[in-house]
Amino acid sequence: MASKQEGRALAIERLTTHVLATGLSQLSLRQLAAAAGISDRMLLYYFHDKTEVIVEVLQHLGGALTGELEAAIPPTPKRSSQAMIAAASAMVRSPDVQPFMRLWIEVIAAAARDQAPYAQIAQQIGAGFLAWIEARLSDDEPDKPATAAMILAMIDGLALLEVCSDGETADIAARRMGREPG
Amino acid sequence: MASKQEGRALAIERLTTHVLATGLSQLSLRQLAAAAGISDRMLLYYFHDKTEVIVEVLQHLGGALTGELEAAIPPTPKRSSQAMIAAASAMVRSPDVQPFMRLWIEVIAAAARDQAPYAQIAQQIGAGFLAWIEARLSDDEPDKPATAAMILAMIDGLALLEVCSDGETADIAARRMGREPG
DNA sequence: GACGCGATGTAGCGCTTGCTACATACGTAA
DNA sequence: TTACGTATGTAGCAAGCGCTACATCGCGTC
Repeated sequence: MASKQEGRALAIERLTTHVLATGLSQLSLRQLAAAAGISDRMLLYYFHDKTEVIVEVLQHLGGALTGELEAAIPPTPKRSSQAMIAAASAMVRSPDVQPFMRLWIEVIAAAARDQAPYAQIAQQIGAGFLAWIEARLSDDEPDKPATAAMILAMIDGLALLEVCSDGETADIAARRMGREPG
Repeated sequence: MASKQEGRALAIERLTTHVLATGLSQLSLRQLAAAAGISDRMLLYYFHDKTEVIVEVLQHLGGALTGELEAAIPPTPKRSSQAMIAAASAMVRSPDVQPFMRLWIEVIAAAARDQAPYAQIAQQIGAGFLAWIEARLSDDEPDKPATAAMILAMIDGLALLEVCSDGETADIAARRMGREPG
């Protein structure tokens, strides 16, 4: 018999992968349990609630992403806004990051309807993104918070565009963003 | 007894309002029927399917939006990319259009998971947006399709930002987009 | 060996889901 | 008046939902 903590941790680990792959829309307890390789009974033994499962999984996922982003675009050297737009828009459309962006869109869609607990999670992750961008902008940039917010909007928009158009259109938009002037 | 066509049209009318207000997440037949003021039995008499209900409602909603957009930003005079960004980002965040953008995010989130029929609808509406933007760009603009795609990404991104941050951040980002250079 | 306690299985509750079968009203045509 | 087709109500199905009650298993302690 594994301990409760061990089982819980393993479940989170496995569910992180599963949620990233399948999204938020089909998250019943039984499906989650199957993905974690346990019974729904055990899932509710490890976690108080379906909501608690989701919160933990999304937080774990946020942590994993943070690491990946740090590695993908290091905090130094600092970048001009143009360079940052180019780097971020390329990264956000890479196969590694794309699944997360899809999930990110789903979280925001749920948050837009005030579905607990997504609203709070969306704010958390959004703030993390903003900080991540701002930390990579050169100190020469005027009004870094505004520029960071603009860049975040741009890369989120690119992710949306990728879904609602053919991939080429998103490609074109990304390149166009890299050019002067906006 | 109203005719089938009349009942159907009235249901679409009422459901359009309802879906715009409450989103895609809670769309059970019984809830839809209640919103339309009829029984679920009648809803499935008017429509073949739950899917058909949703498709019709979203298409009707797309039509309504098209009209509103035409009025909000007339096709003439033509605009520079900067002016178009400013106009579109202001419009997209107006109280009239905001509910639609929230719904738009939800449709894309569903489309990202290939949930029928959202993938197709998202493509349709996305193409409409692109055409709408492009038609308002000055002929002096080089590479209008790319610019239109960029602007669409920007305003979609603004809508996301509005959900995952406080309203002020989206405000700042919108203003920053209006400045040179990107 | 008896006991206690954490870990796990089985079964099922009450509810919602999309959808259907059947019966009934009602207006019109013969 | 009868017959028929369209319109509508009532009831219910099988499946899935989140969650819980209860029994059981197996290990450590006395």
